[in-house]
Formats: sequence, C-alpha cells, structure tokens
Amino acid sequence: MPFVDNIGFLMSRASGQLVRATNAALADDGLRVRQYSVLSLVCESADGESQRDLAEVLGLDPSQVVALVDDLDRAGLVERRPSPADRRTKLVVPTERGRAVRDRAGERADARLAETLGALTEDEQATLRALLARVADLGVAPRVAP
Amino acid sequence: MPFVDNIGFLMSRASGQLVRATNAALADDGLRVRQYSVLSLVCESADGESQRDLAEVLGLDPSQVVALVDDLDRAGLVERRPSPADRRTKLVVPTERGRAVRDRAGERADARLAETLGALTEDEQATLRALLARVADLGVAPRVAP
DNA sequence: TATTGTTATACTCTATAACTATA
DNA sequence: TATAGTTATAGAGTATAACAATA
Repeated sequence: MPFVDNIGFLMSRASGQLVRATNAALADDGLRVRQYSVLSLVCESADGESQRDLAEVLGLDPSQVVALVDDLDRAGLVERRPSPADRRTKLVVPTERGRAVRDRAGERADARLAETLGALTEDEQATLRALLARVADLGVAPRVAP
Repeated sequence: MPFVDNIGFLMSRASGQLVRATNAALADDGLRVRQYSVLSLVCESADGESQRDLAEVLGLDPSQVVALVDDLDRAGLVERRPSPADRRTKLVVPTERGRAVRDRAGERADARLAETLGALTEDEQATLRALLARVADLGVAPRVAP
C-alpha cells in the first residue's frame, strides 16, 4: 500500500488541518486550541477540575497544564481555587468572563470545524468520531510494565 | 455535546498516540516519523522526487523539507541529484542503504501501527482510512483568494 | 516576473527531570 | 512514601520572511 494511504500519515495530516482551522477561528478571542480545551473542560465541570484531572483527560503532562492555566488566568478567564478536600489540589474554575468567551469562541470554532469537515455527512462524522474515540483510548491506557 | 466528543480533540489525541507509537518503532533505525515519511516517498518514486513535490504531498513548507532531507542525507539514506530537466530542481533519491533501512523500519512501524489500531477490525480501519483521506484533503486545496 | 531550494528566526508543542508542599 | 502542582530545560514541530540561482 502506498505511503500516502498510511493511516498514521493521513491522521497526522487531517489533525493538522483541523488544528490550524480551529486556531484560526479562535484567534479573535485570543485563544489557541489547547487553552480553549482547558477552558471548555472547566466550563463543563460543576465544581472545577484539578490540574491533574485536566492533564489526564487532555493527554498532557501536568507541567504543560500549568502553563495553559497560567495563560487563561492571566487573561482573566479562569481562577485557581484551593480544594476544600486536599490542600495540595487546586481547582480550576472559569470566571464569568471565561464562560462568555468560551461560548462565543465555541460557536466560532464549531462553525469552522463543521466547515472543515464539510466533505463528510453527519453520519460519516459520527462514524469518524466513534472510530477516533476508540483509537484515542481515553480510558486508562495499559502500558508496558514500568 | 461534551468537549471530549469533539472530533478535533479526538483526532489530535489519536494522532498523537499514533505518532508516538511510530516514533518508538522507528527509534532503533535512527528515524523519526517525518524523516521516515520522506524516505518512504522517495523509495516509491521511479526517478526521485523534487523537494517541492515532497512538501506538497506531506503538507509541509518547503523549508521544512530541506531539514528533513539534510538529516537523511547526513545519515547516508538519500542523495540529492540534479534534475536533467530543470537546474533549479534537485531530485531526492534513496541510496541502496536507504532502501534497506526503509524496508526494515517499515515493517517495524507497520507492526506497531497495527498494534495501536488493534481495537479496530480491518473493515473499520479501511473506513477510517477513507474518511481521513477526505478530511486530509490531499488533492489541490482551494483556498481563499490570495 | 515566478519558482526551487535555502537560511534565518521566532514561537509552539513535546518530553523529562527535579523541586515544594502536602498527604 | 506517594501525590499535586511547579519550575526549568532541551528538542521537535510550525509558521514566516527573505535571499540566490534559475526559469
């Protein structure tokens, strides 16, 4: 099979397209896709998310999450609050303005994503989503023995 | 729809998994996935590929291809040959050793990819490949007017 | 005037290691 | 001793601009 049909190559190429399109849609709100991801997750959370949980869901190292939350904090979109249960833990919660920005940015990002995925029908997008979810393996990933 | 079901997010996460797995499989041959991509493409070409064509297929800027070909050249896996048709153009061709390394690395990368995609049946992988190809938009991409 | 390859630069992303304060 | 957050650093990936040689 020719290299251009390699799933890894196609996925990397497609992912790049989507990230670029999304970043372009978010630029007006001063966001990039990773900051937007953090903001979206904390907006969906009832009592805030710990940075560790954010790192887990996003598949990032906790040290990367620090920088992303710093960015959002500096922009006044989220706050770090002490956890009532564990003094080590900080819960990241959106500010009022953070929620507003997320909603507006979300509409733009969604519109641009729909445009980029325009070649696919709704059914095909659902199929793609389901297949990606299984490859992305968001559950607890079994690794080689440490 | 919850953020974790966003196709862009899932694609980025899945792509990262595949790239990491492939890089791990290629490490023994001293390659990374982008260098391996260039090597694969020139091995499939009859008379070599120009750097411009490589950039086009890979979706990279021509200046990035320069560095990748430099790496492969330094490792003795490819050579730059003058094009008989156009003295500006350099055709990148694999060395004998380049072909051998590509074959061995390709087997390892393919095996690791199959392992990473193990959750999907052959049919599902074919479906995924077809959907990704349409999103990746490898044809001539119509852009906004320049 | 336009294109191919190249150099240079800056910023983002990824990957580790080590430190602190708590548990 | 283990975990949550943090700092620091290095390498890889991405994005532009500008230049020489050639068409």
